[in-house]
Amino acid sequence: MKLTDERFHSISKALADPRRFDFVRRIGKAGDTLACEHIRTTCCDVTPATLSHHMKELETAGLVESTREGKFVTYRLRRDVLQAYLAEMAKI
Amino acid sequence: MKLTDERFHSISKALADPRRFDFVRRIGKAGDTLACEHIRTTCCDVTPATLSHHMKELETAGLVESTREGKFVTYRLRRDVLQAYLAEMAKI
DNA sequence: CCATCAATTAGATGGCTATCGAAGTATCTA
DNA sequence: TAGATACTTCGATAGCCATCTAATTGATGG
Repeated sequence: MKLTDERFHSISKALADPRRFDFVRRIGKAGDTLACEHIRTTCCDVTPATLSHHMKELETAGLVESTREGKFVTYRLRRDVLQAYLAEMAKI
Repeated sequence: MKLTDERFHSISKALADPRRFDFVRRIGKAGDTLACEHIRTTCCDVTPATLSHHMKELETAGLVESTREGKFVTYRLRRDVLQAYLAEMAKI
């Protein structure tokens, strides 16, 4: 899997925010999927608007994908994208 | 080698800037050390002030170390720090 | 329908930072 | 010692972005 420079950079930016990094890590630890509601209720002091903004950034970067089921949204980590990112970093 | 959360975050931020990432990659490709002057003269449109600013960020993050010899400064990539960073990332 | 809940979007704001020009410091050389 | 060169520091500015509140969309249940 090959990442464009633009995508690589958007991933770097996405992971450079501590809150977003925490979200990504949580989703990764969750095994398969993690509910947006779960993040919202267990994360310290984040408004729904801010959470939505961050998750959109992560999705635009391609690091996560979202699924809506009725009112609820769940996220899944794109491990293939993460691996491609790390592989590119390792070339340094 | 263990990175503190603060250091990990500063590395993330340092690598999230495309110009800094380019500098790090150049230094890495250079094998051992790379002269500041070389970067300054071969990099497209960067003032000495801006270059100095970025290299300071990279050095503060611990990604590079600098050595001064007379007028000249050379940089060396801290591969141990980079590896520790990648190892932490891979835990996601 | 109406109320409630989940999530998104819109709009505003404050803080951070990449960037530059100008001035400063240190070194080398003629 | 005077001028040139390499880099740093200072001060200012412009643009980006994390964050919030408020309003909106969409779904569920009474």
